[in-house]
This record gives sequence, C-alpha cells and structure tokens, in this order.
Amino acid sequence: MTNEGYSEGRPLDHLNHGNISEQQFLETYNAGDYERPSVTVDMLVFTIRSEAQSNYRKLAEPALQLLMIRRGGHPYMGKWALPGGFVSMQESLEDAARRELVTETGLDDIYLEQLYTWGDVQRDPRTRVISCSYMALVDSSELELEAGDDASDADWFRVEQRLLEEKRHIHERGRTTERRVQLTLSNGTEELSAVIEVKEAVEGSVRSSSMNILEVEGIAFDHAKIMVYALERLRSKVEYTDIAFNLMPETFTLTALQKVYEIISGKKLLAAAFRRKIADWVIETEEFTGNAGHRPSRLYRLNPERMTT
Amino acid sequence: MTNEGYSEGRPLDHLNHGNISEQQFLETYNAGDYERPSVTVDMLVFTIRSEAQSNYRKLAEPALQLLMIRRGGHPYMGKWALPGGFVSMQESLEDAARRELVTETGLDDIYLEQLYTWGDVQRDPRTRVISCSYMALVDSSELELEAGDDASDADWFRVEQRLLEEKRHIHERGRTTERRVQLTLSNGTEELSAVIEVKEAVEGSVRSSSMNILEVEGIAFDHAKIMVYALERLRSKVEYTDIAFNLMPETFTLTALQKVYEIISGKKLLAAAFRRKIADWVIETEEFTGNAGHRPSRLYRLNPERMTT
DNA sequence: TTAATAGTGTCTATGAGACATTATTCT
DNA sequence: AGAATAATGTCTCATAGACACTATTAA
Repeated sequence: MTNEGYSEGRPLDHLNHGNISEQQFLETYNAGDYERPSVTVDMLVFTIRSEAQSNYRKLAEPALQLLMIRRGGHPYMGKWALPGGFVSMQESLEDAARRELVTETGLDDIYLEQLYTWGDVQRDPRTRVISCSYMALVDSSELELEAGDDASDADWFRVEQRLLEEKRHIHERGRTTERRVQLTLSNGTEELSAVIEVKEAVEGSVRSSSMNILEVEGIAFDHAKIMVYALERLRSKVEYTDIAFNLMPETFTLTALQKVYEIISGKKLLAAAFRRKIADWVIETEEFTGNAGHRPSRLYRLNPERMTT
Repeated sequence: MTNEGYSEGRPLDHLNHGNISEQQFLETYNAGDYERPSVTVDMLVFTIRSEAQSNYRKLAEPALQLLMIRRGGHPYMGKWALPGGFVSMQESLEDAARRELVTETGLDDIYLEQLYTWGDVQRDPRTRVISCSYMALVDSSELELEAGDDASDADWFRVEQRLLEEKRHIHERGRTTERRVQLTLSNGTEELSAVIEVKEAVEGSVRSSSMNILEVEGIAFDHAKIMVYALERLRSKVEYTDIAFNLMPETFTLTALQKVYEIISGKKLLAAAFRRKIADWVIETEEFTGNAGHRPSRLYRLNPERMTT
C-alpha cells in the first residue's frame, strides 16, 4: 500500500512538498488549469395533489406529482427535464439546491434531502457534468403554480411506476435480479415515459447494481433513471421514517395521511392498523372536515415529539 | 415560475439557442473557461478485525476498523485523512472510487456504496473541492496490509464513538435535538479524536440538520464529520438490511456474525433472538471451529436467496 | 333512506425480548 | 472438574393484519 491519493502527483498537489509551512503553501497555491467536470444540482420536487372528484360524495383521488421543466434550448430541446442548474463557486451544494427550489417553486424552508450523485462520463452530451440530485417534498396546499405566468414551461406531472418484468436467478454463490420498470409521467396534455432496467447481482459478498435506460420518450438526459432512483428511495423511507409528513399541510385527516402512505408505498393499508401505527406521531385538533355527504373527519396535526427519523 | 435552470444564462448554455440543430449545437459546443470546482472521491474502508486474545479460552474481541492515510504534504501535513483522490475526466465517480480502493487496499470486487457528497465552500483550504464519499466494506480475512512495504503511511484505526451530550428541546410547532459525539481512532501508536456537534431541527414540517466539528485532533479536512456520517449510515443500515454480511468471510460462526451486529449497532443482542432473526439468511455447513477450550461452533455461509436489500 | 367515509373493537398470528437450560470442548 | 462458549426451548409482551361493527353526514 502506498501513500497515494491526495498527496502525490495530483492536480492540487503540484506545490505540495514538505519544506514550506502550511501558510506559505496556501499563499502560493494555485488551483491550476486542469480540466474539471461541471457540477450541477438536479431537483426532484414531489408533492401529492388531488385530481378531479368523480362524485360529490367520493373523496378526490390524490396522486404523486413531480415538477418538471421543458427545455428551451439544446440539447434535448422541447423535452422535459428535472429543474436544476450549475453550482457556483461561492455556494455549497445545498445552497445551490435551495436556490433552485426558490427559483422554481417560490418555496423556501421545505424538506430537502440529498439523494445521489450521478457521475457517468457520458451523461450529458455537451461536456462532463456531475450532478448531485436532491429530493424536495412540498405540501400541495402551499403551491401556487404558474400564477399569472402565461405559458410557463414548468409543470407538474403525475408519476406512475409499473413493474414490467422481474427475472431472478439464483446460483450457487449468489443471485442476480433483473427488473424492467416502466415510468409514466403525465400532466394532462403530454405523456412522458421510460423503461428502466435495474440489475442487481450478489456474488459471495460482492454486490453490484446498475440502472439502464432502455426506452425513453420525452424525458431529457438520464433524468428518467434519477426519477426511478428517487421513487425507490421515497418508497423505502416511507416504511421506516416519518418522511411522508413532509407532504402534508398543517392539519390533515388521517385518511389523507393514509392515502399518502398508500400512494408512495404502492400498497393498500387497513385503516385500523394504520391509525394504531401513527397514533403517537399526531395530535388531534378540535376541527373537522365537513360538507361532504358523509361523516366528517377529524383534523390532526404533527406531534412535535414524534419519532426521530 | 420561470424557465430557469439548465436553459438560461448558465455557463454551458452560451450557445444554447433554438435556431440550430442539436447536432450543430453539439459540434460547436465549447465547455468554456468558467471556473469549476474540483471533484474528489473519499473512501471509508471499514473492516472488522480481532485484536489480541486475553485468555486461551476467551474469544478474541473484534472491533470496527477504518483505513486512513497519513498526509505527506500540505495542507494538514502529518495528519491522517481518508484515502481518496481526484476524479479524472475519463472515469465515472464509481470508477474513481474503485480505482482508489485497488490502489489503497489491492482489493477489487468488494462492497461499495455511495454515501454523501460534501460540498461546503470552505471544506478544503486550497480551493473549492466537492467530495463524493463512498463506503467500502471488506472482509478482514482478505486483508494483506503493508505487505513488505516498509513504513507505509496507510494504517487501520480502531473506531469508537461516544455520545457526550444530548439536548432535546420541544416547543409548540417542532423540536430541536443537539448532540455532541466524540469520535476516537487508534492504531495502537497514535490516537486521533474529534468532537462533532450534530443538530437537527423540525419546525412544522420543515426539517434541517447540520454537523459541525467542534474539536479535532490529528484528522485532516472535514473527514471527522464524514466518518460520523458514515458510522450513522452503517448503524442504521445494519438494522434493516443485510449489509453486515459484507464484513464476513466466506464461512463464519453465528457468534462472530452477532458480534459484528453488536459492534456496529452498539447494542448487546440475545443469542436466541439473533439466531431466529438471521436464520433464513444463512446456510449451515458441515464444518466447525475447534481447539478453543469450549464447545465448537458450526460454520455457516450466506444464503444466496436471502433477503433483498 | 342511502351512499359514502370515519372510526373502533377484537381475534389471531407473528416476532422480539428475557431467561433458563442443555451441549460440548480443552486444559 | 471447571471454564468457557454454543445452541435451543419456552414464556411473555408488543405489534400488525384481518375483519366485523358502529357512527355520522348531505343529498
């Protein structure tokens, strides 16, 4: 094992010998003109919104929605992409993410989580771009979309995922799993879609996983892959954290909360068990819903003492 | 909401108007000479190794160990840092991580997981450096450390974490949690340490968390913070995935596996419950340990059909 | 009255924690 | 024999799923 890495023969270390003081070193240090990748942030802004009611008595069917931007220039002109932008030298990654969020949604102070950093060499046809993706969850009640802004190129897309095929192969020292997942996005006018292949392999204790875009319709860059990754993360986190509360308004009914869990996890839940499970995470208020052709529903709010994530 | 982001007034888009074809655009595209951050990967290579036996009958006490490199140049000369290095233009982030891993440990084909990307503006005193951290888990039986390489500057450090203080404050619309965590690393000769402050705040559904280095002894850059983050991730993943198996050799005793769980989670487990829990993840072999002054222990191997991560 | 949702009670199966008990080895 | 670890049996308690049942509203 040798002392490689930061300390030998690397771009930043051309002045990095030991016979000057650290202060001298930093004063004379010059970042040099080595080629560097560009760094961007990509935002996955999710919300849960209700679509039209079919019947005065029936509840509106909420759905998971994702914010996307139509590209006005090359490459992928006219396709839809995740909101995002370049990270400047004066801001941290999270600052850049929050800046994008404010720009696109006008919202500050919302749930933001770093997801994954995408670093494939050819992921952007222009030049080498490394993208750090962030997931933001917003409460739909706060959203003011396209207020007056005519023909804006930002829109919410209803997100759906479907498992097309799963192949599982178990051999002596491991297994491989191969899934094809179909992603569908629609905003009422346009329908975007992609088929992503997710491969996982375990060989002894060696594990690898990879994602590939097999087909894509209307979605720019590798963003369809990023979406599938984000949906997977969201689905897994909803099981063992209280992340879903970030999609709820100040007060909400337990049925609405349950719907959010069901939409994200893709599973139907039983009301009794669900209520028991989240009982300690909420506090009841004295308010109720009404005017709905059926029994009113009590409104709850978050319990600040709730489970730590 | 406006069409910001990738498509307007950003470095890569100075030629990005719509009146040429995408092919023309890409042919004339020039990445330009905008200032860009440097991008590195930092590796957290963990293993579990046994230290000396105190008694011929007692089992050796295994401990969690982390690979570190002593810096030979400025800045932080003489301090210990995570192995890592710059990402070149021709390799993906994961390729860079695997390359570092091979360089430092000689190991290929081991568990590797992207952890988090650190992008604070001032995290490196030389210039803006964004670092993507990866966690690698290796089975100690495979390790050949410093084979013949005299006075190498790479070494394994035993890692320990201690909670110094926890303050919890609950107010009407949220709560804050503030913890001070002490990190201690020792390789037998040197002892490194740091005190990290971890703050979490929830206000309504708005959540933020931050980590700060309060004290640091012998650890370069913000690497103490990265370690605390990695330990937290490891601890949480050991609870709900089979990640711990990546630290085990081909065959192992259930007691050894349990020890790994205990070391990472920081909790004592009861053998009966532990064995029930992992029963389906392992397959028994016909081999046993021996020569140990007590009942031999059956060796197990991974069940390739085990739980999906 | 009826359609629809809101909300509760309770049975059962499952799994985890606690702890006692038996098994086996080498010195 | 004795010290040490290996391995299992079983009691209890907490929790999740299933499902039946009651409650309440507006048209």
